[in-house]
Amino acid sequence: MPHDLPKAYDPTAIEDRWAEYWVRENLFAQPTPTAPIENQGPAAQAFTILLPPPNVTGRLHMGHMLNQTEMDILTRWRRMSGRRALWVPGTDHAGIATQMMVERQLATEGTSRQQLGREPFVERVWEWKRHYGGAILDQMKRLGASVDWQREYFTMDDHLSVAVREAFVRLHEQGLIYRGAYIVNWCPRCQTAISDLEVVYDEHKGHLWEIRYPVVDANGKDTGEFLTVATTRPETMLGDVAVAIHPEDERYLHLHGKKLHLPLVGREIPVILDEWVSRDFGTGAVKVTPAHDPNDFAIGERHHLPSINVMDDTGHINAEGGAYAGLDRYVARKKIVADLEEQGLLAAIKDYTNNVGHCDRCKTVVEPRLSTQWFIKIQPLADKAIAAVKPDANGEKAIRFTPEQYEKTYLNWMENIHDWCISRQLWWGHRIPAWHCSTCHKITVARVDPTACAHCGSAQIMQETDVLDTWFSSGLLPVSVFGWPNIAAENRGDFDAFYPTSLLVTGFDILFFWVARMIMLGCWFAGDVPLPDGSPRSLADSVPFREVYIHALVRDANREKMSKTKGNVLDPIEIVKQYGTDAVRFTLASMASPGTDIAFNVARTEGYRAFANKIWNAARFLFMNVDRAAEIGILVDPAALGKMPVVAEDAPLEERWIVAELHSTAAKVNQSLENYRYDDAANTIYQFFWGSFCDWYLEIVKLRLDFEETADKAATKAALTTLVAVFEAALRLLSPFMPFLTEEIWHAVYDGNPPAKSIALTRYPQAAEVTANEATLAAMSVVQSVIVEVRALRKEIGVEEKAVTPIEVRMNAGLKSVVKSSSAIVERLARATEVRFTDQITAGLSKRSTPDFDVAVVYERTIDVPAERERLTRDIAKYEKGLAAAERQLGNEAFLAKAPAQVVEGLKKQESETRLLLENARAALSSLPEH
RNA sequence: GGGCGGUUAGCUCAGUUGGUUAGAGCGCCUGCCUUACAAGCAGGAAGUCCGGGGUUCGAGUCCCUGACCGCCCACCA
Repeated sequence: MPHDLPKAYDPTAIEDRWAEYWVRENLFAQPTPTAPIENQGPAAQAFTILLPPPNVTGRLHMGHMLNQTEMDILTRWRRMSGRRALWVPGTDHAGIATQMMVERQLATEGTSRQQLGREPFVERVWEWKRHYGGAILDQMKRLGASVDWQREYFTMDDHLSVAVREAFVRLHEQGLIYRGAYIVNWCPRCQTAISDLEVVYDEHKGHLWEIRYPVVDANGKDTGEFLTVATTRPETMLGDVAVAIHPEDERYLHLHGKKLHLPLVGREIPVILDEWVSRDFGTGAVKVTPAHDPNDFAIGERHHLPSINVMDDTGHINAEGGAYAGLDRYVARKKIVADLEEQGLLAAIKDYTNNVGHCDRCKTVVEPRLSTQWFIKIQPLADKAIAAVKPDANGEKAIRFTPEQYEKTYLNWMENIHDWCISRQLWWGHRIPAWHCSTCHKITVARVDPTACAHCGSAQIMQETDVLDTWFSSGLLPVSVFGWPNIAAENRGDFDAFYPTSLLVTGFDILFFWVARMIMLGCWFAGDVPLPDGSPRSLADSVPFREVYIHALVRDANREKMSKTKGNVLDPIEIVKQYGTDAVRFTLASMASPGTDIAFNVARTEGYRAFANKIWNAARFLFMNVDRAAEIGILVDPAALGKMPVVAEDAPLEERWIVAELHSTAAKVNQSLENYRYDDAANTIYQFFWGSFCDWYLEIVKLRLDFEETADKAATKAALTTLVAVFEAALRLLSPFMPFLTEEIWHAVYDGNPPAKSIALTRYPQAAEVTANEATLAAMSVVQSVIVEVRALRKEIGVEEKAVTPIEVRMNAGLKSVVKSSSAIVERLARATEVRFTDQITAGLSKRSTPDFDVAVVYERTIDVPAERERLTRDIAKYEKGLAAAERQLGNEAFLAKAPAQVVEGLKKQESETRLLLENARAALSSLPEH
């Protein structure tokens, strides 16, 4: 049997197969266009999207899955809408993270990176990458991401490294890269500088130590007076070069110009005046340690003080620390405090809570420390990056953020940006293309490895050992993946077709790390690439992406942030195994309301697995009927499928209705996706499939699926055709959300002979104008409410589920003709033997009233009088309240004068309807038998 | 210290520019194995829209204010 689907939906039985098929068949490959895209009409316009490259060390988590689900939905939708869709995958070399991973591995082998040496270590990391680096992308394949695997990149690939080098050299040529000794955040564990962004602050309950510095006279003798300073890091006193007081602080002004005796060290240091000092914090006197604090460094600059670095790369006190040399910074702290106390120089220890910076990667407490690093002078790049996001003179924004609020966050950061420290003292990464000359000590920066110093010609040159911040290379991706900097006439096809990319979908956690850097670097470098016709490129065409969609955080069911330490991390692969990828994707989509975090609840996923099962069974029902029809020679013409179904004006109500619903569903879904309302789109489809298609249409269509010899074959065929056509279109509508299920069923619909290799390559349903939609929807709505009222009434008066009865209906002539022509539907769905139209419901029957009609079930009622009394009383109260509110409004002249006519009319109608319902309910209550 | 977001049914969330009597899923209650589906069908209960004030004919929606929760940035030793 060709249409034979297993009885129950089992995602594990289908998903792996299709995931593999999509990759094997290269279905989503997007080759370089051979002709300019502008010449191919707007339909072929590219939709380009870059996958935020996961770290090679990464394991897929819910955040990735949300991110990928959103991108995949949009990419599949755009592709099916005829756009030249390209989604580029890749991975990031993730400098520190990967180096750490391999270092840890080496440690278990009893060795270390230092013992191995630089080159063998780097080779070892490559080996690790080749072995484990693809794991996360393999997981991604399993999730059905419709990316172009042929374009998969790694940020250290040769062609991307060329871009990194070119970018560095060019910035250097432009005078935007400099090297110097500044205070940077130093991680003693990673033994590298890290940028401000890589420092995370944690509240820490510590102390404020107050230390007495003896005041000495001109001969260096103690005067007996002290100046007391306060510090949270006493060990840095070893590097103190001054004590600063506020210029107007009369407590200490007399000490200005005097010298202090630096305890434990013996150095004499000056008392200086600086506005920066806050008189009410601590003691009002600040020890100045330019080599270990950014503010102190600034004071040092202002007062031309020396900087004394007292710590080495590992956070141990160095030779400058005299007796404390070699001690770990915290051991030194303890000892220093003890020694001070012993000497009577410790004035106080106060409890103090402050924010302590930790290394984002390894959580080690960061040490602000003077060191020589490479920086980018960022302001010129930031200026462009600001202009790209702010509205221009015409109010147009080159880059649009969704949700809009992130635009403000972004601008706020960009407008207060500091120079970017791009050097890292790591071994894994892009090595800085700079050579130090040991003869003239100048630096040579070059595109091609130099053999001699560019300044003095000496061959005694050594390449810089630092590598670049990982984000430097990933910040270049939008240009580099499409071939920059090699944009020559014959090989600029990718760049012209796909740059700027259309959209970036990512989390706010990398807004500054990555999004901001891409905007700066993209605008800067793409701006120099002329358009294909040779004309200069505007800022709007230089941006790396035209839109940014920032998604929410996936939390656990209790809204807690998922974290390993809390143990509440949900492994998407585990949940996928349990419920199927489609159900998990649908869960994420249906909850992905912009700007709101997602509290991931598997109960929801369970519900969507049920939804998938529902569709599965609808398919089985369909195929069962198609097969039965085939037996008597009724075949659905495949030409009727694959498009938006339309029906004849004289088609049965349910056919006209379901087609109208399909069109309006398609319209809503397209609109929602346009606005990144994945939740609305998903809910709309859910509602259509389950509510309209299954609950109503399928039940009604059963009336028409008559395969007896006596059947009207043409009518049966028409019904069957609409059924299959609507279902097939609905599958396409659902396909971006549930690609596996829809692929499986879609192939079955075509019975092994599909018009394309995949449903993903068919056209997305687009709504067309459907005549008489309104009338059709209204007619169906009356039929539905008659059925619903009868069902409720039957329940209320205790009609057995299986029993069938006549019903009485009182309604106006117009509605009567509608319901009359659909009486078979009412009879079937309301379990009526007969629909009796009447001008007056037979006395004694329980009836239900709506503004449009009264309906009653002809049945000897076994009514639960108290329950009925309660219900009616409740209804009456509700109606009375509604009526009073309406009357109050309508009695308000200001309302009548100012509210739009439409609103007033609506209220009047509501008032009269409510009055009617109220009267009916009162009558029903009084007709209840006394108790 | 600066900025931002949130508070709507038991739970998780929608609610477009103010407009008639506030919605969904899950959960809950009742009755049904009605041959596509019990992962189902049908019916039902359930909300002082965080508090207070204001604007308006009309406020869940706009303004002010307070409370609570959360996030980002800055980093005064």
